[in-house]
Amino acid sequence: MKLYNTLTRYKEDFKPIEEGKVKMYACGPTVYNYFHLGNARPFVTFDTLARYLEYRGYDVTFVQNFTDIDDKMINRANEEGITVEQLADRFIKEYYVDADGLNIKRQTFQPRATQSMKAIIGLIKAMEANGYTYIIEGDGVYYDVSKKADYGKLSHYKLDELEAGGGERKASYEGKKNPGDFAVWKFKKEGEPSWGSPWGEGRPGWHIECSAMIKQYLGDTIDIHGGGQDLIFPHHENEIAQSEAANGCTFCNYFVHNAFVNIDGEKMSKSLGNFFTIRDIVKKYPYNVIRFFILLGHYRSPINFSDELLAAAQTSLGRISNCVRNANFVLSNGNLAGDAEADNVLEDAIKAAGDSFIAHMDDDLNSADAITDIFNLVRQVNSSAQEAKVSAAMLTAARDKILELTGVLGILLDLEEAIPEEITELANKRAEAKKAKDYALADQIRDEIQAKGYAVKDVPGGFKIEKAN
RNA sequence: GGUACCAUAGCCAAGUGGUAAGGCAUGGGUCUGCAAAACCCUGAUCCCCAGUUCAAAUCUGGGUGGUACCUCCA
Repeated sequence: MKLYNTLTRYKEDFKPIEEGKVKMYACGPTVYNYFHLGNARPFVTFDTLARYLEYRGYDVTFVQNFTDIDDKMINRANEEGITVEQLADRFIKEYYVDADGLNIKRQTFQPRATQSMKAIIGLIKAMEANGYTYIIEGDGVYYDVSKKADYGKLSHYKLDELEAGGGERKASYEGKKNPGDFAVWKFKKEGEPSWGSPWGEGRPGWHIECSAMIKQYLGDTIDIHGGGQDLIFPHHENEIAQSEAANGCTFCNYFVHNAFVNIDGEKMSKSLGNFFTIRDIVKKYPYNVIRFFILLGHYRSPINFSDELLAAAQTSLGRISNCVRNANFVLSNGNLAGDAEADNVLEDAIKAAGDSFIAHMDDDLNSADAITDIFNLVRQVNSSAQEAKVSAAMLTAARDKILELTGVLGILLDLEEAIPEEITELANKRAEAKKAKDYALADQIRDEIQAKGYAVKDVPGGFKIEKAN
């Protein structure tokens, strides 16, 4: 598989450190609020990457953290008059509601920063022992970026350029040796939660938790590190700096970054206030549509968000669900011929879709093209099911292939649900009315069924009932 | 000021040297009492200019337009 590596800015063949095994980490949410569509994109992207690697036979250890201590957490907790811990507990619970809805698999480990203090302190100690840190009295323990020769290798920023540029930027240089230096440990301020450390009471800096949790759960060198493009600098750059300073070896081989979700061509972000939480969107569009929508574009291309685009995605996804439902209906009702030639055509389509799906996903996780492969199979399945010349076994295999491939992408389909007896009876009455050519009555009953939230549709040999959306 | 990315049909979106996937929408058709679904048909000289090449949406140079990062941000 090829992955675009931010470190080198090339698509590279993915080679894990240990054959057959993948160690990957993705930056998780800061749990002070519901997460929005922009936040959801990396969750879905890296969940899909993990699912795909597993599909290809890798044994994947995947860590995604919860950031449960930082300025935003403290401020929000104060506003609400609760502790930071209570706030975190609440929004971790809420995270799971949306994450489960989006069919994001639970990662192997989901550590919380506040529960990783030993690892954090251990990492700072190691950096200190190696001479990378210094203390600013009354402020915190800082990392000295000038001590690391290759600082900037991820973002490809040069230290002197960082200093020179920025326009509006007002960096606080006070006490720092270099403008790019950053706190790894912040000394306690009044009213803030704190933990004991060799340097005094305080709390971890922003970047240190990821470095520490990675070391604790995955080791000194990992295969893949993921996150949004805005984390390239400074967050991931500083993670590299810290971990390599402490561990003395390469931190991570492949950095993978997703592009943003835009609204009217502008980045969706909390500071611009143009964001939509998943919780809000799901009132109108189901979770599986949201996930499908995210995967409809390549992860390194920006995607635009709008109501119309979600609506189109919903119709589009419905096409796949319809196909599987149709296949199921035909399998349970139809008498399929089992014509060898028809089977061959469908078999070819199954194979082509499967092979092409893998080729596309192997090419830097091109889910957009992979979905196209599913649609191409869908068309053939619809045709085959309609003609009813294929064998039940082949149609079943085709249907299962669709389920398999959508499953790799974590896309859940809307399949049969139990139909209440009352509805079935009404549908039977309508069928009788139709037989008696009393179409007025038939249509009236259909409306009645519609009003109860179901749709009855005539198909060759009878009718079928579906839940209306 | 520095650093990246992007510009493909009405809309969304792949393709990144050999004369343009897929989805949504539109129009026509098949099927149907009607409808739904499905199937078939329908649509792009790939932002502009110049260059390289037998061959460019795809490479190079120059424009124009847009976005992001350099500060909390996925």
